[in-house]
Amino acid sequence: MSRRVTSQDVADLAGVSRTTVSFVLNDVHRFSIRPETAEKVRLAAQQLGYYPNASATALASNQTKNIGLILTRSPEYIASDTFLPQILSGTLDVVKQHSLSLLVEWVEPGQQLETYLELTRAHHIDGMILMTPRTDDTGIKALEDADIPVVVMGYIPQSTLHSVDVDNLGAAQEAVEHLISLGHRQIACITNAALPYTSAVQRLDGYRQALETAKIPYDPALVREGDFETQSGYKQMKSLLDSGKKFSAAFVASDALAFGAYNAIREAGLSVPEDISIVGFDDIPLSSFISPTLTTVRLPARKIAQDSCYLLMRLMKRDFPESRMISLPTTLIIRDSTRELEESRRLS
Amino acid sequence: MSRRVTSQDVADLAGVSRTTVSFVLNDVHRFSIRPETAEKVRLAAQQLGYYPNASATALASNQTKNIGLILTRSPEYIASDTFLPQILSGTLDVVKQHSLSLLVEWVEPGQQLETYLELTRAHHIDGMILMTPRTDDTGIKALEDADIPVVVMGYIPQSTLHSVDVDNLGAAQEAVEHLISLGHRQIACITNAALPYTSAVQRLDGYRQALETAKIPYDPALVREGDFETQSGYKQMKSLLDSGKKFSAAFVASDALAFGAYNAIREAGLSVPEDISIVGFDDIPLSSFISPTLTTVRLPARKIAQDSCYLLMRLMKRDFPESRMISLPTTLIIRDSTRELEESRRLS
DNA sequence: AATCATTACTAACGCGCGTTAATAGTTGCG
DNA sequence: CGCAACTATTAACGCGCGTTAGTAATGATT
Repeated sequence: MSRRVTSQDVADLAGVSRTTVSFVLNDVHRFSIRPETAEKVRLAAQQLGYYPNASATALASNQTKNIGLILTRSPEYIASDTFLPQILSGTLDVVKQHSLSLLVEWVEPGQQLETYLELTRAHHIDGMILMTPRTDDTGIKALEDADIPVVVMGYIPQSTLHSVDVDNLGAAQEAVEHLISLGHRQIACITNAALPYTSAVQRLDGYRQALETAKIPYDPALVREGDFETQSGYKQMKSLLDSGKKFSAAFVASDALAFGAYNAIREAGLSVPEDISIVGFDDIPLSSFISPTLTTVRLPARKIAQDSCYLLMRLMKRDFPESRMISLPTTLIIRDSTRELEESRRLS
Repeated sequence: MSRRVTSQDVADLAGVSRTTVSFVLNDVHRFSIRPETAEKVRLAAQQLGYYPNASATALASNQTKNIGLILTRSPEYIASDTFLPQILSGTLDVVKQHSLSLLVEWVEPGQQLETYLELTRAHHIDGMILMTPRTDDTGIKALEDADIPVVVMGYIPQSTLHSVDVDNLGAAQEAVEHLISLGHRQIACITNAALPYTSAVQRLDGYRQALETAKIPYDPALVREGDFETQSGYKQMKSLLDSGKKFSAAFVASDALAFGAYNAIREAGLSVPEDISIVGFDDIPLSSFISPTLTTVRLPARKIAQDSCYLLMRLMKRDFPESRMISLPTTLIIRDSTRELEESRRLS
C-alpha cells in the first residue's frame, strides 16, 4: 500500500520544481525549458511510474477529459438495442484516439432535466452525445442554455443543438418506393419505435410520402406502432395479418422488428417474399444472414457515432461549424425479401 | 455564462459555514446539526441549483464514484458483439441504483498493462469490471497487485481476482450431450472465439468431455475456430461441409456464429435440422425468432453483469466474500434446430 | 459557583495539479 | 562596464470540496 506518486515526487527526483514537471509533461512551450532538464523530468516520471491524478487535473484545469454518451431508453430496451454495439464501437474508437474517456449514462424518462443538470453542473463531463432522443424530452431546453457542447445523434425538431443523422424520411421513402416499383400497392407499415421517438415519425412520414407520390391512398389500418423489440415486430405483423386487411408488402422500419415479422408471416403459413415482400431499416449485421436475406436501408451506424464524436470535439474547441446538422447518406440494400408482385395479384 | 455555484455560495445564502453545508448535504451525523439549520441549507442549495463539483469531491474524498467497464476487443469486434447491450444494460442498471457512473474503456491487445496502470494510478475509477479477458492478458498481474477492486466477467486461470461466470464447460457438455442423446455421433464444433479467450477453450473442453463420456473419439478435423462474428460461423461451417467429413450435428459455441452456420448449410442445399442439427450458445434475443428457432444454451448475460456490479460494490466496501468466484446457472433451451437422427443414418 | 459534558458550529488545512507573476542567471550590445 | 533582453526556473495561489481540531454557548452536575 505505497503512497501515491505525485508530481512533487517527480520534481524531487529530477531536482526541479513541480511547476517545471507540469510544463514538461504537458508540453507547455510558453516557458522554454532546457532539453536536458525536460529529459531528466521525463525519466524521473517514468521511473516512478507517475500518472497525474485525474481528479486533480480536472479540478485545476477545469476539464474532465470525459465525454458522456447518454442513452434515452430504459435498461430493458437497452438490452435489446441491436445498434448499441456499433454506436459504442464508433464512439470508443474516436474517444480513444483523442485520449478521452467515455462515460455512459442512462436517462430515465421524466428525469431528463435533472440528469442533464447534474451531469453538466457537477461537471462530470466536458461534452455529451445524446442518443435517440425523444421529442418529449424535458431536458433539451436546459441543454441548449447550458454552456456545454452537445451533439444529438438523431433529430429533435426546433432544437438549436447540433446533430448528426441520416435522412430518415428520404430513406424510408426510397424503401417504400422500391416496393411500389415492384408493383406493390397495398403496403403495410410497422414503425421502429413509439412516435415520441423522432426517427419513428420521420420514417412513417417517408412511407406516407412515397404512397402519396404514387397516388396510393394512405390507410391507417395498415399501420402499426413498434417498440424496438423483435417481439413487437412479431406482434404487430400478426395483428396486421389477423385484421383481414390485404397487403402484399410491408415496410418494417427496423430490421430487428422485421425478424419478428418474418416469424408471424411464417406462422400464418405464408412466406417471404412469395406472399409478402418485406423491407427493413438499419441493416444490422444479421440481416444479410437471415433467410430470406433482408432488403433494407443501410444506416451507417458506426460512422454516425464517429462523426458525432468528431463534431463534439470541434464544439469542445469552440470551433463551431457553419451547419447545425450533418446528414449522412443511406443506401437501399436489395436482397431476397422483396420481389415483384405477379400480374395476377395486381389491382386493376 | 454565470459563475459556477459553489458550496460557499450555499453557505453564504444559508448564513452558515461551508463545513455545515458539507455536513448537511452529505448526511454526516457525527456532528449534530439542528434540523432548522439543515433545512435552511437544503433550501439554499436547491434555490441556487447547487451541484457539488465532481472533480473536487473526488479529489477531496479520494473516491471518483466511477466504475470502469473494460472491453477487451478491438472496436471492429465490439461493433458486432451481440452481448454487449445486455451487459451494458445490467451494468447501468445497478450502477445507477448506487448513484455511480460508468466509464467504458477499450483495451488494445498488448496495451493492457499500460491501460490498467493508467486507469488505476490516475484514479479515474474506484473499481473495474473486466469483460471477457484473454489468457494472454499482460496486465492481470498488475491488477492483482494494485489495490483497486476488480471483478472479472469470465474466467482467468490461476488468477486471484474475483470473478462472475457461468460453467461454460458444463453447459457445453450438456449441449453436446443433448445432441448425443438424439442419436448423433458425428458432431462438429465451431468455437465462439479464438482460443486465447478462456470461454472458447472451456466450451471446447465441454464438447470433448461429452464425446469422451459417450466414448466417441475426438476428431480434430471436425473442429473449427470462430472469432465472434457471424461471418466466421458461415466460413467455418462452409469449411466443414467442404472438407467432405460427414457429420449430422454441430455444436456452434455462439448463437451469432450459428446464424452464419445456418446460412452455409442452406447454401449447400442442406437444411436444419433435417440434415444437420445445430446447438448454439448464448441465447441472444434473435435466437427464438430465427427459422428454425435455435436450440441453445441460455446465458444469463444481464444477470452476470448485475452480479458483477454487486460483487464489485461489495469489494469497494472492503467486504470480501468467502468465495472468489460466483458461478451462475445456464439452461439448455431446446427449440427446433435439433432433431433425433433417423435410424437409417445411424452408425452401426 | 465551579467544573464538566454536550450541542452546534466554524477556521483552517490538505487533496494534487495548472498557471501566473516574479526571480535569478545569462548573453548581447553600445 | 552597465543596461537591456532573453532564458530557465520557481514560489505561491487557486480550483471546490471533505474533514479534523477546535471554539463558543448551553445545560447538567458536583
